[in-house]
Amino acid sequence: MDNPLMAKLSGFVELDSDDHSLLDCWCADAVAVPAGRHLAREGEKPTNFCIVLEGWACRYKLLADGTRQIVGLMLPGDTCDLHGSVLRRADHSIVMLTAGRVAFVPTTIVEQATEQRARIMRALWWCMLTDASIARAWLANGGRRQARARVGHLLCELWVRASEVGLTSSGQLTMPLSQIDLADALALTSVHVNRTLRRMQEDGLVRYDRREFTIPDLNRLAAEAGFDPIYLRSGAKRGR
Amino acid sequence: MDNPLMAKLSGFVELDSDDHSLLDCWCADAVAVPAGRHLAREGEKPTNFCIVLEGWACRYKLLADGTRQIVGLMLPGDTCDLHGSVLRRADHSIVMLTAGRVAFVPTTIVEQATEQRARIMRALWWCMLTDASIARAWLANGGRRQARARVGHLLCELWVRASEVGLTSSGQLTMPLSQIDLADALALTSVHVNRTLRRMQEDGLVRYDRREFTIPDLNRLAAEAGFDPIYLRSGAKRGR
DNA sequence: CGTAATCTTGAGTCCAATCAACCAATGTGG
DNA sequence: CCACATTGGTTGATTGGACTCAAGATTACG
Repeated sequence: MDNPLMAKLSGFVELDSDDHSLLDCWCADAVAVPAGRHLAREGEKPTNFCIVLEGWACRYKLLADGTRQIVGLMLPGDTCDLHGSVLRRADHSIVMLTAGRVAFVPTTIVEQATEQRARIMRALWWCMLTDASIARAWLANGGRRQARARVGHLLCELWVRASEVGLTSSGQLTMPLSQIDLADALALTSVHVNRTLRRMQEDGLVRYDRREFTIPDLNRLAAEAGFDPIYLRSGAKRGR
Repeated sequence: MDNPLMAKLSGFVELDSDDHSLLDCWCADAVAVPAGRHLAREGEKPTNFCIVLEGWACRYKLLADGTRQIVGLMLPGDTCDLHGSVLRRADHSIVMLTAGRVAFVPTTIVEQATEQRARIMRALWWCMLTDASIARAWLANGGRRQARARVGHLLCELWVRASEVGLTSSGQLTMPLSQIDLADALALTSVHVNRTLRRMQEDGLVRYDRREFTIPDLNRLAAEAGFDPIYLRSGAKRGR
């Protein structure tokens, strides 16, 4: 399993060698991108289907007062959905949070595949459903929980998602998000994120030094944050 | 255009008579359902694809402390996405907010169609993307705006969506949501929704009596609430 | 017509925002 | 290599918007 997209899709459908080579082909021309590079911009018609192979990116919306609301996070193996193939203009922007590698596949190419390759279409469909699930989970998380639980919930989610693509080495997760980014995702201020994280560390719920995060007891954090990984749908195939 | 689902899908793709008859067939056995009837329950495997033909429904999650967070609203013509066909368990529940009529189509039937009918698959794909867009818009709305703008934003969205399916007669919208429902969708308390609505009425932004809403000047409300209907993607077909 | 649900209004409280420093780490150019 | 700028992290004091609690008015409904 040489790339995280295949790993992700294989978790859901059984891909044959043809499927593999198609995905290989899509990812063949991946290019290095720096942090801050936009993969899509609100209001523009997207022409590429983007596959994040290395690095983290986020979807965000700019509000009238200039504040940024992050509405989704993309880890290696994640794709930006197929808005481009059916929609005129993106309703949000996507930007790299770290440097990384991204494959840009013309939407026309992807469209062809979805018409001929049922399995791949199915797998991409599943990716979109998962994205939508995550958005709903964020709605519930942001809505009625307070800061401590919100922060905990997001950390649990990122921990699980990062683990699935092999980003947690020896129980550690290098967190590419600054506290400002976390704040924009959680709809809190960075000041409050800072205080909250600090207290959670004092209580032994998390540990962090620089950007190295550890969750000593995922179950305890999950319990306190009301986190249930069902919405991530990991390993749907195996679950059948 | 005899049913709101066809109206909705026709706004995006050109359906031929075969497509029409298939959708007709799906909706043929629609049944009347009372307010409070669940169409899906969190944790259960959904076996039906539901089409709301009359009435309003909502997707919601119950949080640990018993509070309800509404994560989506469904109007006539809206469908619950195809979670059932690919997922084990629903991550949220769906319940009727009013009495209405709903078609329950076994997911196996829908799956067949998506493999053979490219247009219908494409249209349903588009529905899912729109749902996801709305979820993201709600995230941005809930995140950093205050109550007045949040309420205004939701009212704008509902106004536009209701108009599209012909639910605003003579500039009025019969709002099936109680202030409690609105509060659960906006992540506010019903007390605060009440106060906010009252002040917006005093300022002439909205008018309501019982459940009859009027928006005297949609542009003004939209401007104050930072509402941009781009995320609703209405009339994508015509926009090409 | 009576009971329950919803709406309305008021008073007091609290969580998170704001405002304002200061520190640490990183990076840049002379 | 070091002044300097920039970004991110940390902490304190104050403010404010939304929640909570509570009670009464109105509406919906069997």
